Amino acid sequence: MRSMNETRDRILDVALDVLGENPDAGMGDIASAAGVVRRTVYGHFPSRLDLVRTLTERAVTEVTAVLTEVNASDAEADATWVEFIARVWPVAHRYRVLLALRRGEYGEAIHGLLGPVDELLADLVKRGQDSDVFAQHLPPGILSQVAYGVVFAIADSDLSNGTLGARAATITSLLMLGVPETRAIALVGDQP
Amino acid sequence: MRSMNETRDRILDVALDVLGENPDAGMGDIASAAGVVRRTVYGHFPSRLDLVRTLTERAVTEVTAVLTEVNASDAEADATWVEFIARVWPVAHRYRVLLALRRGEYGEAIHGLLGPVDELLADLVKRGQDSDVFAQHLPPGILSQVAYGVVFAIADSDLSNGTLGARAATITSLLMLGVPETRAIALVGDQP
DNA sequence: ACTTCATTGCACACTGGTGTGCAAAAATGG
DNA sequence: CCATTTTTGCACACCAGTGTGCAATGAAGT
Repeated sequence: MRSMNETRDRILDVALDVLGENPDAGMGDIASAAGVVRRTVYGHFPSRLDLVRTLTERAVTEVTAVLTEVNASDAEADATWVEFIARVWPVAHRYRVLLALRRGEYGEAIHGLLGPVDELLADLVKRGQDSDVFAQHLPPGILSQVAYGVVFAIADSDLSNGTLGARAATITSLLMLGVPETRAIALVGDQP
Repeated sequence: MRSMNETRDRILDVALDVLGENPDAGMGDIASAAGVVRRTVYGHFPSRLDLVRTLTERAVTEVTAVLTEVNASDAEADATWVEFIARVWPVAHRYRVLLALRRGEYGEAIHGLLGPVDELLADLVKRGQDSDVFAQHLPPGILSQVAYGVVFAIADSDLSNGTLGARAATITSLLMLGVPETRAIALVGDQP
């Protein structure tokens, strides 16, 4: 038999797709899309919340991995940020549904799991501010939230397809971090 | 008798509050909050969609009014933008729920009504780009969407209370429009 | 073949919301 | 006090989704 974990993983993958299209999709929709019966989904995830929670944990794991990795380099904060966005972009796009699910019903659960990511991001932004690479018009905790909020928002918008989205997200977030336009464009490259 | 319009208006006002707190609130919640019975709400708005549509129309009217007014002045585009954000901020905060409602079920209706606003905004951004006040890292249609998207996002976030939110939204949006940091801070003022 | 375990296919109870119908009650204005 | 209009208080039908129980089916593994 397909070792149960295979099915479980496929349900998770498909759920991300289906919910990405329509955050209000039900367990039935997910089940059909996974080529499985609704009852089977409940066999793996006792409730809808369990499913969403697992999805969120996955996202947190992946983002954290990227974030700690790019943080390991000793490059300037703005270069690190560019690297971060470039590598986190596919992840952000894949898990964009969490942005919509953050409201209403699951908001608290998701918000809780996102804590570690928030901290790491704030650290990175603070490092940039301390070395005068980022502006200090806002405290690091808030600035980091706004900056990665806009990245997720763009990943969730119509621009998310094609190269334009990633480029827009990178440049825009750099600018709002206070990086001068010339420097921002230099960092991203002219025809990325 | 309370002329029916009074009740109707109060329902609309309260609906904005209630939905602002919880976008998934039902007609019952709105009715109670308005000190009225559910049946009465249906007397004024045949369906939930009617309610939301009316709310959206209100928002569009108010935003359009502000936008055309500030556009009438012959100030530079960046100064106009600052004026716009300052005056639209309470409106954005008040109607922040539409950001959440834009997804799922009512998305299309809302999106449709927002057309005129999108155009006016794109015009303003284009004017700024043509006079080299705004950067041209993104086409005006997209840049305007992203910029006012971030304003609404901040209005919808925890920062929305206090002066901080408005300031953060203004400076942040200026920066992402490509206005240099020094100029942005000068425009906003040091202790606004 | 035999056992094991995931999956299926129903049936079911439950919840929570929407929208309607209609008669009774209450407020209002003349 | 009368006429008008709004509001109320139920009733109802309806829908869509969640979560459970259980016996039957099917596919592996040994």
